[in-house]
Amino acid sequence: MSMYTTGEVARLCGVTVRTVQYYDTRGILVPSELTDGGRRLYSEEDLKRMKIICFLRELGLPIDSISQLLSEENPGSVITLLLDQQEEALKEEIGERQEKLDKLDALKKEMRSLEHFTVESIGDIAYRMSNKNELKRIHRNMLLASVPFGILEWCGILLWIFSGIWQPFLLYAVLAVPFVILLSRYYFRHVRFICPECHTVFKPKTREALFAAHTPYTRKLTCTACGRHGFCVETAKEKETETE
Amino acid sequence: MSMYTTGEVARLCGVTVRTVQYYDTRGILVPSELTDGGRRLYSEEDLKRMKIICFLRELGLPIDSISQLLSEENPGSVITLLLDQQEEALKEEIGERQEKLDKLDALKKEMRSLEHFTVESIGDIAYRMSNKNELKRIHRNMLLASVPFGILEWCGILLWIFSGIWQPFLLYAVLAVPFVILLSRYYFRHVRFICPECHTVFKPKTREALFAAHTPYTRKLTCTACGRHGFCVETAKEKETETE
DNA sequence: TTGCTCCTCACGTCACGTGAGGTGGC
DNA sequence: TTGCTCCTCACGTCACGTGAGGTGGC
Repeated sequence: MSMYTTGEVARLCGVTVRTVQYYDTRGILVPSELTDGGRRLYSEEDLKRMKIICFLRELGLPIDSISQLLSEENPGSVITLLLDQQEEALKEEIGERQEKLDKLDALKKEMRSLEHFTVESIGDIAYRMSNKNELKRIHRNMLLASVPFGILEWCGILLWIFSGIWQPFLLYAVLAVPFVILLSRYYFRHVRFICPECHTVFKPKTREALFAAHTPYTRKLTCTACGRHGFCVETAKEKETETE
Repeated sequence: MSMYTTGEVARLCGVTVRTVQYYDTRGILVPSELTDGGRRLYSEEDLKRMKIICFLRELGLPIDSISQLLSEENPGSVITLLLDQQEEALKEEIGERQEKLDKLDALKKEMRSLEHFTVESIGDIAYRMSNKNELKRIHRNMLLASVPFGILEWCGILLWIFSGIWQPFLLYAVLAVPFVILLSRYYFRHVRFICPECHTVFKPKTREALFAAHTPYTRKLTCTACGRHGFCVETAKEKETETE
């Protein structure tokens, strides 16, 4: 009967000699013979077992599981369980990495919109990203509140123009002032701004914020921490983590 | 200035105390003060740094890279490189896991077609899976060779029926015998069978194989190794790895 | 005799987790 | 004074990789 050396087994299975030796010490593939000089000799049976081990390792199964499976009396039930578990584990690992990829892409995108990059701006981006959903919620709420009011406005205008009925528009005009005040109040209570100079998340003075120049996501404000005046990025107020 | 203890930093960053301590020993976040009793005290600055570290760790960046990035004079160029590398690494890791998932599914499918499962049958399946592409190639070659011959046959038949010209069909009939012989020869030279009893990959005797009962992927043969007679699964001949 | 293969330690990987045993700080 | 938090070792994780220094076998 032909026997295989460590190196031959390794080559036939596409692994390193070290791996074959390691499987011996782990007791998962013990050579069926040793030479007088202490060299490992593997039988045809051993080689077959090694191929099975390597195949299962290629699926990512841990050595202990393989060991358990190979010494099981009725492996049919065990392997189904193991494979299902492994499938779940792999899917989860893919999910984790996909999540990281998504975060990474978001970071890259945010970085591109920055004129000057410093390490601290990573912190700002991280803060904004973690509160992104909250900010979206605030924007959505404001939009939802505005929609019926906008409808009221247009109905009023159209009625006035085409039917000469001006009372609905008067109603709108009267309601508009408190509505805008309430909406602004809601907005500035739930929103914060990040100073690009000192990276503090601050709540601006309402009077200044109300009339400040702004773009969709930034506003020209004076930082309450460092006093810098310039465009600051909008973010949501952090919730629950810190007490004010 | 307010200072944070290890536990506070940990809580605010969503990690364990051990992690904060570990980052100290790694030198990536050294507390800016120590109490007389040897307790770590972190400043506001430290906390911000920790949040940046945690964010970058959530992307899967190794601590050494983060450390390098944070001590870089112009981090803008470095981070782009790091993020791109990390993106590649994550995609590769997803690819690997997807490959494992595919193998796993293939194994499950093969297992379902087995009536009696033993550990050794994993080896058979592994062998078949690694030679699957080779087997497909053989099948495709045979199909490609058969197509023109089939066309010749039908042309011959149709000409004979509708035009009374019988010579093409005669040509086909004459050529059919050597064609089938050559095709069978090709097939049995490149194909092997796996004995479900002793799990040996064997080449059956041509005479027996030619007339054996068979299904699309199995054939009723006598194993040349253990002598068992029964259905054996078809696979491709292994190439280059072993010498015959 | 000379390469080549194989042997056994033994440390390193990576980012912490998990005790053990002791102590600071409100 | 009493919990609670924090401290420092020190080992473990997982499947090997990577030398170092020595030896078997054709």
